[in-house]
Amino acid sequence: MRKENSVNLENEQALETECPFIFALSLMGKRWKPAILWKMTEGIYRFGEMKRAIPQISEKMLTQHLRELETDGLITRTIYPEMPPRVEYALTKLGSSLQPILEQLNNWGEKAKKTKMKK
Amino acid sequence: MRKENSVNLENEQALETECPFIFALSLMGKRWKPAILWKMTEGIYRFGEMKRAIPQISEKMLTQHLRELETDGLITRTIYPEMPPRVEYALTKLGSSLQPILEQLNNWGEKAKKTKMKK
DNA sequence: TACGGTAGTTACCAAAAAGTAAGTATGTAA
DNA sequence: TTACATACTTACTTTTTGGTAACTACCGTA
Repeated sequence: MRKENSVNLENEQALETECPFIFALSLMGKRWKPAILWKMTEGIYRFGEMKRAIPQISEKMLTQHLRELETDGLITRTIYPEMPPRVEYALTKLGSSLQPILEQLNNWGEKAKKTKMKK
Repeated sequence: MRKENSVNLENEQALETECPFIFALSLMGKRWKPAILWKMTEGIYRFGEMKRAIPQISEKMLTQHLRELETDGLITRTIYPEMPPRVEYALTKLGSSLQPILEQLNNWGEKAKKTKMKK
């Protein structure tokens, strides 16, 4: 849980408010989120499928990140009232629109890695 | 200081290693780094100038982030042996090459903010 | 000899993020 | 009645990040 007041939190919020770029990072830049989004560009995933696709993630973190991505409008969550339960996750329009940027940053990352290794 | 072993650290490193995108985020996606890089696209900055340009940042965090950006090859640090001392920071070629991507993510962030506000 | 200006460094503490492990709910099928 | 499958929750602990405030080093000048 978060405290309601702290310089730390105030700074974070101020940055997110005044800079759309930092706001963007707050939506998709945390630990497992890029991996989740990346996988989802391939199509629809169920909870268990995603878990198997990213084996190191814990169920807690997977749930948490999926919920945040949903709240932030990047993915949809569809519950099928069956037994055993089925829940499917898919990218929204907004989520899909991230894809080309992810790819560019991915390319930049490869370049940066090479630059760093040369030294 | 970091521990030398923890699942947390291992996960982070595994993700950075296998995904250039997450690696890219590790270079430019932490708290004040986007703000610093953003400012620097305008030109060369001295330590004190940057401090005044981003008033909420503490000296400790500014130093720390500048050093990491330097280590990662995104900026250069030039010391002029004068008194009082003068140190100038500027983007490297690699750092500059981030600029168009920053702008795109920035635009995406604005779009995302609007999407979120509608609800 | 104390003071100003620049660019830091350091020790310590608070807050946030991430991980672990055990537990929940539901219906079906053995 | 016990186990299975799926999709989570929850309480608790560890690890990491960020903030605060005081201190350092250097030289010129008053």
